[in-house]
Amino acid sequence: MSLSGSVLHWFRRDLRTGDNRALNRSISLAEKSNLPLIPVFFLDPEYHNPTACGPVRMRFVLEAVSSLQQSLHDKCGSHLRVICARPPDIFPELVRRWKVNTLVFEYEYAPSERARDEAVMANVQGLDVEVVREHGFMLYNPNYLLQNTKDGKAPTKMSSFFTLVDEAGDPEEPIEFAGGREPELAPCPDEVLKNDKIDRYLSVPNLSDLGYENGKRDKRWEHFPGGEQEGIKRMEEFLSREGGKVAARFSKPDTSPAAFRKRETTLLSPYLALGCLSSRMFHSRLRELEENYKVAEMPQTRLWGQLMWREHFWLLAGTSPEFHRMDGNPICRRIDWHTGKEAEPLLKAWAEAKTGYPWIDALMTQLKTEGFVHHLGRHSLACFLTRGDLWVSWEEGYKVFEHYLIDYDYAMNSANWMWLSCSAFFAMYYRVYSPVAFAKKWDKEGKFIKHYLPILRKLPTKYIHEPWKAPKDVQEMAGCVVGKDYPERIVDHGKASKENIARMKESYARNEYGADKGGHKRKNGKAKSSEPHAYSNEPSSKAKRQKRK
DNA sequence: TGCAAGTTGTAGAT
DNA sequence: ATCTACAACTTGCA
Repeated sequence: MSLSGSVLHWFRRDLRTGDNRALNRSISLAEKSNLPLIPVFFLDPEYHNPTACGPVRMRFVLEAVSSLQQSLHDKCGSHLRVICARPPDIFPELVRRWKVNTLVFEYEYAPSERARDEAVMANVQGLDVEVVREHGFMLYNPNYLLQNTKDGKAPTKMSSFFTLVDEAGDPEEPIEFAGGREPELAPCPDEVLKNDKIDRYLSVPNLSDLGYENGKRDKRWEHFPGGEQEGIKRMEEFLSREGGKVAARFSKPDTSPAAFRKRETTLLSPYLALGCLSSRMFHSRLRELEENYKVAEMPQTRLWGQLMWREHFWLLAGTSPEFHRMDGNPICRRIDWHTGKEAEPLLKAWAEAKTGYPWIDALMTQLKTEGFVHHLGRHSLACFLTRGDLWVSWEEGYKVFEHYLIDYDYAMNSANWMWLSCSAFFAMYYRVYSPVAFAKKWDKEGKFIKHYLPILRKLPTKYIHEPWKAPKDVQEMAGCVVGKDYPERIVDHGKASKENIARMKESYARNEYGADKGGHKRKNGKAKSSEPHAYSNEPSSKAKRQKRK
């Protein structure tokens, strides 16, 4: 049996079967032309390696891919092929071997992913393959939201974004998985793949195959099992807590960054970031719930608003150049942060959880072992590294978060680092998180700190947030001598934050932005950029409208 | 041009 | 628990 053609579905940040527009498109194209549908996922050596991606996220990805492979097998007898290669390198070969007529995938909007997709499309040009792309990661087709702006520019203010959403109405409802119905999808004949060098990648590799040292299961990683079923299960579980009251009354600033056992937030971000959970499905279930309950006034702080932050920041990230760094970024203030050699020891202490501030070090330990930190915990970490204490460039912190966070997301990571470092969105630089006061507010007894930093376990609660204040004999009794068992404070927060507020004042007075050429002062308005943005290659006629009730 | 608001500050007083 | 001073930013709207 020989292959006369095929439809290739390329899974990326859409690791699910439900409400997957690109996948349904693949299925209908395959059914229409009676061709086999071949689903693939790539483990790209450039990204899926121990240097670029922490083990906790890598494990989540592998689990999500395994789970997807199982689902596709059970639902329609299809076999997801996991290929270890750089997509631009391998695609021409795949297209030839599998006689691919159509290549289908979901849009991605971050610069490196856009560049990769462009390279793939360039490399298969001339091979007689049609490339079909679908929007699906965001709630709305971004072009539709942009259509409703005055100047085609995404707003930088949440309140303005809410106006856009108001005019747009609710996003489209989630759609059902289209596979598994009659006629069954034609499976790709095995003979075609025999002796194929791609054959050896039919099963999902484990961590050690990918060069990770500790390939064994670690109990600390059990917080986030990857996969679509798990994501949906967790969503339903959260939405049904106390008959829906918890979700309806949810107010982000009231949830605790120190709740490490009985968490108060949804913990769904990893599932949303990798597409195990569809944002439209979550949105639709939330709307249902909000109709039955009186919800809080504040749209930004309630659960629905959390999805809107994601939407808002992605709309901005996709239309704004260099969103993930200062240079060339028109909305990011130019601030003379410590970088390179100057930043090195400070960055190192922060990243290795050795700042001498238990709250900060505990949060960093949580990040590294679990790949997740509560939003307010991220605030503490980010403020401390940048404008609060260490004056290190937010881009350095960005990279550390990118490495360790399971829910790493280009737009959210960029926007939040700019926010916390007062580089964009937020300007009240004199409001500084104290690593002691903020910790006392949420972790009065020091339980969170002791959980992540066992060396401090015997220290009296009185000194848990400030071990350097404990008398020498108390430190010795607790087996935790500052400077020996636990690091000295890297800075005096009181002094450092005052100095840094003054530095921020100077930076603000200079009024320079990342896109300004050196020394050039901006008079008024935003720097203009005419570069094509991530959404500009898509005709807006595809935008759909569904008025909210 | 003036004024209000900005998802989630702190320290100290009441 | 709720207030006020701290020192004072930007954006959006009237």
